[in-house]
Amino acid sequence: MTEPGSLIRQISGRTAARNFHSFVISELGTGIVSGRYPVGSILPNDAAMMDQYSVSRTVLREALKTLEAKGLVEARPKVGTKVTPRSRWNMFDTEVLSWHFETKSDRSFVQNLFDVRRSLELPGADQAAGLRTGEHIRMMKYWAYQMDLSRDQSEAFALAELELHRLIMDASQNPFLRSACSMVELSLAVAISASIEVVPDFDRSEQIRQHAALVAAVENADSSAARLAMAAIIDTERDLALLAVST
Amino acid sequence: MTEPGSLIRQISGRTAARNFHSFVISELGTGIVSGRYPVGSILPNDAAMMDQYSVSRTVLREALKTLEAKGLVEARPKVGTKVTPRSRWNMFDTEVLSWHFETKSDRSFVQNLFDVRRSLELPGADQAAGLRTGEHIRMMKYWAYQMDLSRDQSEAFALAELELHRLIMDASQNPFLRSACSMVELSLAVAISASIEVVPDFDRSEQIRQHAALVAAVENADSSAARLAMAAIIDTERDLALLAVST
DNA sequence: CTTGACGATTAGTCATACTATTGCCCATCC
DNA sequence: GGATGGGCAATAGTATGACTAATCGTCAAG
Repeated sequence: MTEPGSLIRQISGRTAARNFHSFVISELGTGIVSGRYPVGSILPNDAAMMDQYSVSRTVLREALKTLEAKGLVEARPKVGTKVTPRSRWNMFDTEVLSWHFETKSDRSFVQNLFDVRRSLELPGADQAAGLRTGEHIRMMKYWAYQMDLSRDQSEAFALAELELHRLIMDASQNPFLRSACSMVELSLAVAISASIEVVPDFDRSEQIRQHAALVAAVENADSSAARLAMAAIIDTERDLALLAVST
Repeated sequence: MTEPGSLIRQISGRTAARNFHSFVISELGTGIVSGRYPVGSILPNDAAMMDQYSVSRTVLREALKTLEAKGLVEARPKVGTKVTPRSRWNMFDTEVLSWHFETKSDRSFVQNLFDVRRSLELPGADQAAGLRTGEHIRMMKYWAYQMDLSRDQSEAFALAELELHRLIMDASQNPFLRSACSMVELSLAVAISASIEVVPDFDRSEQIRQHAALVAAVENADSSAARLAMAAIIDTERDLALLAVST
């Protein structure tokens, strides 16, 4: 379904659609997240949607099953398929996040996103500093170098940075943190798209230095330095992301 | 699919199975999480599984679609349906968590779980103290009272506590935190099942006091006190949960 | 006013046939 | 000998039509 890094690639506008499923899923998904299908409302019944999207009932039902798995809808005989309250949506799901990304997000959404990212990545960096292996360090240095090389290509830069952050979470040995990288991905996507739209020639030198400091701290097993470096990184990117929604 | 509070009710052993889907889904889900279907391996093909679980291809495929939506498997023509690496699993999904709960978890898993819970609930309590409404406070007091009333019935106690924690996350106004309550639910389920198995007559007075302190701090808009109260609660429960895996 | 049965609506399930994708093998060509 | 490309076969993807089961709303009986 959704490939790693797809959210970041999405800022270039490519939508994939490998099969009929993914088309219907993303149509309905964005429709729900954007509020075109309001919370609590009933989706059109099977026949109507089959007609609307020109797909068979098989495809439609498997798409709805996917949305149900992500907590967006709930189906019951006789009543129909209802959009569930937002509190039941799985906000850590990559696709759900990407649908949020598509429907232009407001200031408080970006703020909340970075708050959560901070809550997860600071402990992640902390743990990583204590548990990282030599291989982790080697790969971190590789991706830090790739960030430097692609300092003038936003998308490649973000993909390299994402890999680096994933390595941190990997090194933390906490499967929950590793799984939460979808959140990091979204925040990088938002920050990058903001920089493209508002400050096209944004200077990445500061970010590169901050990441170098992070890798160094993790290598030296200095937990508190790793926390600080990570905090600096997130602050920088949050400010960048907020530029796009405040102007 | 999975109802709110189902994880906690699960400690009583009820498995629901409202329809054929849910049966196949949980069979395959637990099979994957437990490692009976190892990461990277290919599941039996459609025909074989239709036979194995005595369901039609429709049901089987919709079940696989659900697992795919949760990141557990990935299907491709000619190659089959493969179990994806753990890092792609959506660990914040209620059902995925419940499958982890069923396959007896080890010490580090419990530790990681509570680490993440702490990372999310402390900021949640902090924010809630600043943003809570009168209605939030009223409901929090109600559930705190319910905890007191059900101090001798583990399941009811846990359900009341869960509602209270949900209210905190609600009050924080951060949709990501609210969505992460599945994690809180799992940690409560683990702690409760631990207390039942290891300390059947566990005294809940301390927990009740701690929650009263939390509600008071939130009512007084005292962020740092709310953080402290929440930290105390989580520590108490973590220690309780660890009893079950260390003895 | 309450209760219970019935009917209509909607999702759930089944069976079968066909299509599209793609890994693998082998023949072909540099 | 190694790279290249075409075709076979296995597997998931899609389509269709029929039937089943659950349940909401209504209305009549008590």
